[in-house]
Amino acid sequence: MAERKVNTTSTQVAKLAGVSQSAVSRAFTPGASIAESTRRKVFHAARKLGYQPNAIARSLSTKRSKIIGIVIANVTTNPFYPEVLDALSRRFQQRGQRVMLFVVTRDQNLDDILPQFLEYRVDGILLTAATLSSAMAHECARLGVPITLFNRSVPDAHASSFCCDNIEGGRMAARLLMESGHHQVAFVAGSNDTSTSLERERGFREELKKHGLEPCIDMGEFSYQGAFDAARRLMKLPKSPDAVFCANDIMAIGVLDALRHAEQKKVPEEVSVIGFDDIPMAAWPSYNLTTIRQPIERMIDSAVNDLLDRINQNTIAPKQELVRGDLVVRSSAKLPSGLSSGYVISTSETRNV
Amino acid sequence: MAERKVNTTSTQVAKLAGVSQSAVSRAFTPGASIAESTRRKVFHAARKLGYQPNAIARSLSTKRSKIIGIVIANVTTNPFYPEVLDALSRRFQQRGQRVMLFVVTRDQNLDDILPQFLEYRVDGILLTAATLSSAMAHECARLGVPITLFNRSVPDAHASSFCCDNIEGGRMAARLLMESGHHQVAFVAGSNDTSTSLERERGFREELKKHGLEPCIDMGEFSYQGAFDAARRLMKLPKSPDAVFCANDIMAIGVLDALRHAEQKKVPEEVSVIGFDDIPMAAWPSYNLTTIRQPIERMIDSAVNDLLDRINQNTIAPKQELVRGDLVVRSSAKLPSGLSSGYVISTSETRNV
DNA sequence: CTGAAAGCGCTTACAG
DNA sequence: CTGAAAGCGCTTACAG
Repeated sequence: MAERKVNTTSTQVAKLAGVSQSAVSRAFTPGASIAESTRRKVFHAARKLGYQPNAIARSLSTKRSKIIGIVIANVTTNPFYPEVLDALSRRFQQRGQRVMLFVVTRDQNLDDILPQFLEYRVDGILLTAATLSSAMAHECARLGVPITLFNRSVPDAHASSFCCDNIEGGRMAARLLMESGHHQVAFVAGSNDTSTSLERERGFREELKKHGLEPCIDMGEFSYQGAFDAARRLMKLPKSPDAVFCANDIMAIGVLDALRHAEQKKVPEEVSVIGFDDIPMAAWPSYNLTTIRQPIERMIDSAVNDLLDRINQNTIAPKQELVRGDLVVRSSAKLPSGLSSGYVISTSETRNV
Repeated sequence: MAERKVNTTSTQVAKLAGVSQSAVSRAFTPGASIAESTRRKVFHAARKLGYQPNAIARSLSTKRSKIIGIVIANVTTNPFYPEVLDALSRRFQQRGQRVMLFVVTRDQNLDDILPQFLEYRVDGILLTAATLSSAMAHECARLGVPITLFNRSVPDAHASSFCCDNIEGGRMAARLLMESGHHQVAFVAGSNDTSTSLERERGFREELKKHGLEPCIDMGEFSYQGAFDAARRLMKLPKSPDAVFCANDIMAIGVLDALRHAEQKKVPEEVSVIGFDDIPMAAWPSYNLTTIRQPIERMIDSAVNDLLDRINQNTIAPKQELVRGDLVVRSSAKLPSGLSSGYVISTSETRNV
C-alpha cells in the first residue's frame, strides 16, 4: 500500500503565520471570534502552503459529516431517475452537503447498504425508488439519522416520505379514458411490490369501477422491454384493449412501440396509451405521450428541506407529503370532445396525510 | 443545531467484552493478529451494543478515506451517462470503495468542485464528461490524489484517460456512408470544446477527404432538441445532405425525429443517419439507429482498475488508453451492398497511446 | 480576541 | 496474541 502524501495541517500554517493552531481553525470557521488581522495572516500562510482544512478531522470532532447518503435504483432503465438524482444532488450541493451515492438494483436489499452509510456517519439518508425495512428504519432512528423516502410511501413512521398522489393520478387517467369513450381498458403494472405501481393501479381501478369496468392487468417490470412484451400479450387477448394505462412513461413508450411496430395498431385511433411521470421523451414527436406529470422540482424541494430540517432539529417529526400530479394531454390518447392536445390540466397542490 | 445521538464506541465495546480497546479495533480489522476467542467475545459485545466502527475516525487515522470522488455531467440530457454512472458506482462498490458524487453542468468549472473532494481526502477522482484544468491536475498530483478521465482525452500527463477511439469511430461512419454512395454529408457536432465531438469530427472529415468530400457542419449542443433544430437548418440548405453523422446517439435521435416529423423525410431512403454510443434507445424499433458502439463495460473496467491501482501504488504512471468502438449496423443508414442490418462490425481492441 | 489543552474514535508501532 | 499509549487533524469549552 502506497503512502499517501502528507497534506499541510493547521499546525504548520499556525507556525508560519505565527499564531496558535486554534487561531487557524477559527480563521476557517465562519462566525468564529477572530480578529480580521489574524485571519488575514492565517489566510496568507494557508495560501502559501496550499492548506485546506481536513473535513474528515472536522467531522470527527464536530460529529457532523455534512454528507447525505443517497440510494437510487433504476437509473439506467427509467429516465425519470436520472432527473431525480440530478435535481437532488444539485440541491444538496447548494446547501453545502456532500452526497455519498449508492446505485442499487430494484431487488437489492438495503439492509446491506445502509450500514455502509452509517459507518461514515452520514447526517441523513435519502432513498429513492427503494424501500426500507422497518428494522433498518428503527436502527437509523436509534442512531438519530433521519431518513426520507422519495417516490415510495413510507412503511414506518420513523421516516418522511414525498410522493406524487398516485391514487389520484390513476383516477385522472381513468377519467380521461372514460370521457373519451373507451370500453376495454388495460393496466400495465410495474411490479407488485412497489407502492407507486400499486397505488396507480388502485386509483385507476376505483374510478373505472364507477363506470362498471374492470381493467385487465399485465406486468411490465417497469421497463421498456417488459412493457413492450406485455403489450403484445394484451393484443392477443380475445377482447383486446382499446386503451392502456401504464404505471410509468418508459413502459408507455414500450407499449407505444409495440403497438405501432409489432402489432400494426394506430395510436390513438385504435388504442389509447397513457403514461405517468412526464419524462422529457414523452414530449418527443415520435411519442407525444399523454401522461400524468410528477412535479419533480417541487417534490424534491420539499424532500430536501425536510431532511435538512430534521438534521438540524431532531425534534421535528417525520412527515408524509403527497403532491398532486398534472394531466398532460398530448396525442397518444383519444380526446374527449372539448379537450384539445397540448392542454395541461393542473390540479397541483400539496397535502399532508 | 441538534445534538447528534452518540454512537457506541470501541471503548464501550471493550469494557463490555473485558478486553482492551485495541483488541476491539483488531477484531474489526481483517488480517490483524487476534485470537479467535477474543474476536468472538468482541463481536458478541459489539452486537449487543449495536456497535459499528466509525469510518471517519478510521480514515483520519489511516489517511485513507476509501472514498472515490466522481464528477459527472449530462446525466439528464444523455442516457449514455446514467449508464456510465451506474457501471462506475457498481464497480467501486464491489471493490469496497464509497462514491462521493458531484453532478455538474457541462459549462461548470471544476476548479470549484475538486477542492470539495480534496477536503474530504478522497483516495482518487474520476471525471466523466468533464474536463480538467491543468492547475487542478497539478494540485491533485501534488497531494498525491490520482485522477482518471473517462471519455475525455487528457489535457495533462498527470491524469489517466480512458476513451473510445473517436477518430477511428468517425472514420468508420464516413466509410459506411461512402460505401453506400452518399454525396452530400453533414456532421452534427456536440460542442467545440469537447474532445469527443472534435475527434469524431476529425476522423469523419479525414476519411471523407479521401473521397473528395467535405461535410457541412452544424451544432447540436449534445442534446436532442439542439440536434432537432440543427437538422431543420441543414434541410433548408440549398444542397441539403443525404446523410448526417451525429456526435452522439441522443442527437442522432433528435435528427431522426426532425427528419421524419418536421421535414417529412424518409430515413434512410432520403437521408441516412448515424449516431455514436449505442445507448439502449438506439435499438428501439422507432429508431433502429446505425451507430458506433462504445464498449462501456470494458472501458469502465480499465478505468476503475487503473484508478484503484494507482491509489495503491503511487509509483504507477498515469496511462492513456483508447478502445476501438464497434459499428452496429441497423436501419437508419442506407446499406452498402453485401451488408445486412443487424450486423455488428467488431474491431474492438485496446491500444495504449 | 487568543492560546493551551482536552477530546472526537479510531490504528498501529512498541514492548511484553 | 495483547495492552498501554501516541498520534491522525481538527473543534471548542475554558481561562485569560
